[in-house]
Amino acid sequence: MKNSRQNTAAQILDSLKNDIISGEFLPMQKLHIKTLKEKYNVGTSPLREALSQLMAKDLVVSKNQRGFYVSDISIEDLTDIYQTRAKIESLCIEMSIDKGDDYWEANVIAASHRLNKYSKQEAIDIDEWQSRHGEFHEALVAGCMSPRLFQIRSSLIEKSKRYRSLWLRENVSDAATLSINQNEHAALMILALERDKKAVSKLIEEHIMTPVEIIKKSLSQL
Amino acid sequence: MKNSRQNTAAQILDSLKNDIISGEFLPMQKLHIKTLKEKYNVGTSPLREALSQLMAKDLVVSKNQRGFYVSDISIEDLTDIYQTRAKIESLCIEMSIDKGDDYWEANVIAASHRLNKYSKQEAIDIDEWQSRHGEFHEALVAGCMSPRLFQIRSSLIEKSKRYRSLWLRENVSDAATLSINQNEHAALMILALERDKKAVSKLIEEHIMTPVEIIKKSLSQL
DNA sequence: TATTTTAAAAATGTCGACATTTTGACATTA
DNA sequence: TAATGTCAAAATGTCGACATTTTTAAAATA
Repeated sequence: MKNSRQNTAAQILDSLKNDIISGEFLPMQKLHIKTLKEKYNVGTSPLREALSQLMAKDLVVSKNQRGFYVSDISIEDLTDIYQTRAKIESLCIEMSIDKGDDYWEANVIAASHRLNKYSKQEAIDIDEWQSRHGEFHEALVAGCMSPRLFQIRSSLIEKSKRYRSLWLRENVSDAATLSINQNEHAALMILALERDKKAVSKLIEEHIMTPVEIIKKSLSQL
Repeated sequence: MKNSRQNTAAQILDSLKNDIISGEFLPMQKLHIKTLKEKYNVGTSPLREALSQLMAKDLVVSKNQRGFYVSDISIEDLTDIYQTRAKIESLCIEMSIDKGDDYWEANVIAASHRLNKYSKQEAIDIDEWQSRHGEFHEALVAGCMSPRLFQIRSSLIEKSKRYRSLWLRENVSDAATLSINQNEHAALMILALERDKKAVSKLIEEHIMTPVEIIKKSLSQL
């Protein structure tokens, strides 16, 4: 029963990360070693190693002799995260347009179709929609071919998801209203296929910044 | 003697990181726990926590039951790192140009002057020159005002320094020849002050990519 | 000789224990 | 009441020990 290809820290890392991103652990919340050990059924060392990795990713902070805490959020950080994310996404797409081949185009069209069809459905499962939405944006940037830039993109998405999760907790009902702006998605696809870098850049930055004001409001009420 | 404001992991983190970036620990080199414990005078847990943080920063990798290793380098990664770094730097400067005020301008001029004066000296200490060089580029991007983007920039610089360090080890003598291209620096300053985003972007990307071919050569000989 | 087997040595990852520090509850003082 | 002090309870960070696994080196086999 002691076998596994991964060590214990690696095994719990994703769960722990998700529990932070999903908002199960709230910003500034203390992460008690004892509680976490019980929750994830691990010992001190692997747990602290996992927390150390999340520290390096800015999801967790530690104060000496005072333990670990979920890192704080703020309106300034919200804005900065989304703005940076917008710039990076724009960069990725521009590079995609420069380098993307027929297969990239085809995948964009396919992903757009999947998202579009689902958006027009009657009963929309928000998880499924988010999945297709994410895949469409990923298809757009997939031509960029820079592992490091993708990595940067992913880490920013992770961080922005934290804010989105917190907002979702407060507004479960009309979650779908957040960004089911199918017109923008269609426009993004068309402009990308036309290789109109300037126009795509402008539109994608606006698209990504859309939820910021809504989340800001919900955030400032806490 | 047990007092300190930081915990042990945090205390050794910078040393460990620098020893990797400076190339004292070579790519793929095994990082023996026992050896490191003796070198940094720490116990197992803090050491492993520091290594965990470096794992999250892609400077270290671990294989289960086979320990930690300095992460590998490659020509593909070299290119990707520098290209990404060039794009990010360009983005930072463009934002600086959008937002920079009189103080930003003044600091750019000052940093440029310090670098320029030193570059014309007889005996150039490479460390001092690198310091002034780094400060000049930092002054250029300082107007951007995005903590997250700065963070991304820093982590890319760290990673690119690893490649530069390895190159320096092989070519200590004419190290100064690498990038003492004072004309480009002067041009960067002038274009930035003229707020010519397009021209600065183009030049900074070229400027950053300059050493890539040289390092590539030196790397492919290993 | 070259390959496989075997056993000893070394190293890793995890746990529990403990010294030190922080926290929280209660009593004391102003 | 509010502020300060006291002290037990709780939590943290570090260490050493140990079960497992990997590595190394020598012996056995083909």
